[in-house]
Amino acid sequence: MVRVRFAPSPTGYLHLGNARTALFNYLYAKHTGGKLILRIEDTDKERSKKEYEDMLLDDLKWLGIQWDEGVDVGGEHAPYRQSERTEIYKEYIQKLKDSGHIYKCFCTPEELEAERKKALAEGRPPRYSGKCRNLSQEEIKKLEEEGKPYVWRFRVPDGESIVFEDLIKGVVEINVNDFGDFVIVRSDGSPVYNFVVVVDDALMEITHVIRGEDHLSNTPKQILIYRALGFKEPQFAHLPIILGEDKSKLSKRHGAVSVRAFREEGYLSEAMFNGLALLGWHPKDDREVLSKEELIQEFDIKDVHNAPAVFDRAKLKWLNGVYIREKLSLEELTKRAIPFFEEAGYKGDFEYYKKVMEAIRDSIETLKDIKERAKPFFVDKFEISPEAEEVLKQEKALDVLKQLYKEIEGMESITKEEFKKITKKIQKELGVKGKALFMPIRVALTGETSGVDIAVLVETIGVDRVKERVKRVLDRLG
RNA sequence: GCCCCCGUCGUCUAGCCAGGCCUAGGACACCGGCCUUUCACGCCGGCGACACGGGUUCGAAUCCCGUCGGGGGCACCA
Repeated sequence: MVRVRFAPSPTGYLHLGNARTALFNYLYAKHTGGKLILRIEDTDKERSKKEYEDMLLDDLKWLGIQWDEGVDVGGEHAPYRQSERTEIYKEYIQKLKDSGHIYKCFCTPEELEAERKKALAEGRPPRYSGKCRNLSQEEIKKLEEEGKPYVWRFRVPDGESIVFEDLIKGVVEINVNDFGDFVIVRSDGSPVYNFVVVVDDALMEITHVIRGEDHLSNTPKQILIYRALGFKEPQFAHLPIILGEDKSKLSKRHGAVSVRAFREEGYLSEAMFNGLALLGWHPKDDREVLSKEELIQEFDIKDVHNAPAVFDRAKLKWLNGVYIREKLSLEELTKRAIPFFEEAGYKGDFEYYKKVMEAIRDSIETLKDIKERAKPFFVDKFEISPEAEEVLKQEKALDVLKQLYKEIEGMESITKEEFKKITKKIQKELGVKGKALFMPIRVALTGETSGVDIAVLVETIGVDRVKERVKRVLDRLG
């Protein structure tokens, strides 16, 4: 049984890169009939916050990623929050002490920093020198009596090459001499990431560690710990990282990069799910629009592209448009749109919103576009744009409006069909058609030269508001 | 500096492992046209890439070597 995990640290919003990692883990678990475990890595007490954890969970759920075991659902390997697993870590730290895999190091951060700088300046790799590695019992005793703080370091075997097969990268070989003896326990007694991640993954019986490529160089250290503790090593799969426009690792510098931000920008979770899946992976055929079920069906970790990918905002936007106009039912789409109507200050009941959505769904790409596109359905007193003003100066523009007003003046209601008949009639009587006919009406009704279908607008806002708007223009110009 | 990963249209990618089916396929974006009495949607078409240099081979985007370029890592962060 495949068991994978997503293990974010609650130090901020859910970043797109992490979201994709979570998604690939989810997809792989579902594809193989395995389980997804959600673990919170909050060993960094400085930066971890419970609010962030809540946000993370919320964003994950919104995206449509469900986990089988984890912080809020529990499971047989609970607890799933690292800050609650300290007793467990103590036990395994003790094992490493007993087996002699770790030793006390009394070097101060200042000493280490100086050492690092010196190494860099001399062109040597900045690694720990191993100064405290062979301290005698007396020396240790003396330093302890002086009350000097110490950390525990892992005794890295000299010259050994760690080879592992990465499901995405292939065979990776790293010589342990590239890094020095690394810290396992901080001076405050808390264990460090590289150690706890191994203990947790092993105890939670994780079979496949699927994570970002930035963890690739940590892997040999972790493998060393797996071996020291006698744990079975999982399979590793390192996902290429996601880049910004400038080809550096995607970060806040590149604008909105959190799932939350896209959600607030009016992206649909289905489109995000689909779009994220396509970042570094794609199906055997040429399909681009795939449902969650199809993605689960098709996904395989082996098909993940191994080069880093620049995040394609334009394509995500297009995809979102596809979901808005084709994939969701009008009912569902309207439900999701309500907050955006409200935010824009457009008041109406559900049925009215629904009519508006039906009219504009073909021409918007995010729900935030509602503000612009739905304006004529809600705002009666609007400014007329400069280009629109030009339209009104055209020959026969006012005649069209006068004629239209005359036709609808006595009407109590109007349908699309009736409106079309009227425009037909005006066309015959005045000899104008196409833009010359529709543009003046559009401008009078919306103040803009482009927008929704006029007939639909007319039917939706009703004849009285049409009269009012046409009259306003006529009073001013005619 | 050292280690690791990567390099196909502007972008996401197919093809590479098992060399010929590739005058390199799809998608986004962009440009043009069609449909439409308006606006969109849609449809059709165009532009556009194997980083470079050596090999191996009858034949290389695909295999090998080198160069260049990009990225990641080298913490008492995760």
